[in-house]
Amino acid sequence: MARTNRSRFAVLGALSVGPRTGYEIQRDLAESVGHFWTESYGQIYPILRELLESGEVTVSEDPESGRGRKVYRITPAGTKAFQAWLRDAPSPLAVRNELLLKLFFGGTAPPEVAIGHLERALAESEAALQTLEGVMATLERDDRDDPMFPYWAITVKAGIAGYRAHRDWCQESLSTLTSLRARPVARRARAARSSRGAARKR
Amino acid sequence: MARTNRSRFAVLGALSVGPRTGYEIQRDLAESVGHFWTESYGQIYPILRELLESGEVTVSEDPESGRGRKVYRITPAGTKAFQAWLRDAPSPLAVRNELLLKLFFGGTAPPEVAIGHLERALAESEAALQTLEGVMATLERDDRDDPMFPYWAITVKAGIAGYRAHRDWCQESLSTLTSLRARPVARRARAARSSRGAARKR
DNA sequence: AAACCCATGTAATAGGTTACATGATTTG
DNA sequence: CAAATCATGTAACCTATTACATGGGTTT
Repeated sequence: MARTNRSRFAVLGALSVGPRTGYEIQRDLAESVGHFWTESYGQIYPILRELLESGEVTVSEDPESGRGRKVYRITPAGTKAFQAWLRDAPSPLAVRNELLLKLFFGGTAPPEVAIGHLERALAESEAALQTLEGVMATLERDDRDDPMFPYWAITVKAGIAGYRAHRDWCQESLSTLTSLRARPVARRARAARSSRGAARKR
Repeated sequence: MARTNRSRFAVLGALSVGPRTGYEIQRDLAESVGHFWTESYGQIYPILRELLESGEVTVSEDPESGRGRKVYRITPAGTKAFQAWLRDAPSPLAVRNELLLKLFFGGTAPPEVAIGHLERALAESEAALQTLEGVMATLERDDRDDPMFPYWAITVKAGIAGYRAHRDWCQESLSTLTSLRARPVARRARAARSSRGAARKR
């Protein structure tokens, strides 16, 4: 696992917008950065306690709320820590793509298996694309004049670009594998494989 | 964390190609699927012990090797488990993109910060792209006739497509943010922000 | 009054990295 | 003979999810 305590900064980031309860932090993060970042309560509440102890946030317990709302506020020390993190180069992302792992070993099963995975992935990326295009439209309609707009917009565009590329790749791979199914090579396959031994080298 | 024990299947997948030592499993995975999947020794060796206990692999300790090589071999039970996993729909990937998180909050710092991150990301994606294009060329030269070729090729193409999209997005975002720097809005920004309060909604 | 949303929090557990310790063998 | 590579393994630690427990307030 990364050594960088990123959840902490996601929480501080949410609080940099304004005071929030733990619940609201979760919800706001899901709504704004949910397509590339999520936090669970199991992370948020303990982090909030830590931030309180280190003086990066303060709490005010709302007395008139019977619900026991605890509104957290970022302190100057918290802002300073957040800004320092913001300037640091992001740590390289650890990708672990299970779809690709299954496809890589897809040749050990009938092509239908890999094809099925790709068809599902294609449908999912099309759905995700539609969602994000909707988000982009809403953003352009409602927040065009917000000074944060360009920053928000590029993160949405990153998602759109990613899903588009993924969708196109699904389609291309699908046609590669379906043409493979047309002329089966399974017998040939087994023979050739056993005579090779080594995995492919970079 | 995912409930799916994916490392276990990466190890079985490596062994599905042929017998391997733990060391070789790590190396082969890094060489073949390294651009979307990695395993550390801290995972591999304990998993190998578990697989041994559950009868999914066997070991043969090489006596003539002074190094104490332990060669693992997948059993029919192991193959069955691996094939079952291969057919299951891949679990959705949990993306946590620190670059995007920093960019989303980039408006709270001078544009140079976000621009710097994007410039680095651009350079990295160009480098990664070159590497993967090299991998693809090698693959097409050496393994074109291997029955696994189409499966290996699509995973490499996934990487290439992803990095291309990422590179293009970096360039586009960079020009968005640099044009922003030309006509600074920082003062306006702070005023508008404090009058808004709420985070952007989906 | 049921259903749903707001709200806080913990416990169990899994998944994973990093760093270290140890040593043999091969290659330049 | 030094350096690189082969090879096994563990300990400490962190990150994160899932599931649960608990209850108030709001809407239909």
